[in-house]
Amino acid sequence: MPELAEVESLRLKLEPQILGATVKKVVLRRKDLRYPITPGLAKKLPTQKIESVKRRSKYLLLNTNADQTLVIHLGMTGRFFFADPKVPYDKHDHVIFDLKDGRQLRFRDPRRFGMMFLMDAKTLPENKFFKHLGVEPLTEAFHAEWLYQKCKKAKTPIKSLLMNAKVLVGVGNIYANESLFLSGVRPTRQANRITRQNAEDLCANIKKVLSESIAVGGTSIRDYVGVDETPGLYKLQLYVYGRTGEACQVCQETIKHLTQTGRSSFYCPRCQR
DNA sequence: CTGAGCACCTGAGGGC
DNA sequence: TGCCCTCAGGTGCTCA
Repeated sequence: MPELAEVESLRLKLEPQILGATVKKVVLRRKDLRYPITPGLAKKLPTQKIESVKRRSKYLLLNTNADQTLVIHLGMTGRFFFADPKVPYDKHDHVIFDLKDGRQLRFRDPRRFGMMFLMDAKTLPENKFFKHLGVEPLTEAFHAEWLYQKCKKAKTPIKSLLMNAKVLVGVGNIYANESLFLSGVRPTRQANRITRQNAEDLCANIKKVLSESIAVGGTSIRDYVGVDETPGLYKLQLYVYGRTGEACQVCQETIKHLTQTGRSSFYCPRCQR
């Protein structure tokens, strides 16, 4: 579920808690999530010390003093949290990390669309999941003119382009819908019909929506909660996502819903053209 | 190469 | 209660 804002919120909360921690023991209660968990992970990781907690796209990257990177993707329902070791495992607690100081981190993922790999840090850029990743939206590399040029070349609907990780990473269904609303652009508009002004608005609003969401811990709908079990509060700021049939907060027109490439799109027919 | 659709998996919620 | 259907913060793969 986690889009960039949720993974970044997790990273921000996790970093101060596990930086410098040493892994004592790893229990794999399943050997696969969406893909097999790296064989040997449970054997290799113990005694390694976590030296950095980073993020690329929607992947969380834990680097260790043995130059390994533990790559974690939360998929749709993945969660990472500290638990009292005495509390019995949930049936979806798939990976358990015991730290040397006695704390226990658990990875829970009911749908198992998540991923977990352990690899040599230097092999990450050429890894098949990372090789084709596009630009990070919260960097200077993502700017209006760049987006405009990408749009000019694409025939796909603008929403699909914004959610295409080969172009731009981190923007999922919630933030794509929200930034399109704030920019007054319908999700169905062909990317090559985007104006320079639209590209400017979209670029600014994507940055705005993501950073504002990170500031309040992400968006909690259904089961998502942060490491400390507190829900992300960005749900309170959603204009269109999940609001089919409600009145637009700007113009009172009824919010409409449609399906694009298998995903729900929400928009205001008056505000978005 | 590009774009659309499917597959992977479980659980929640609505209608009957 | 139960069954059956639809839907869900993602993304790699296959096919046209």
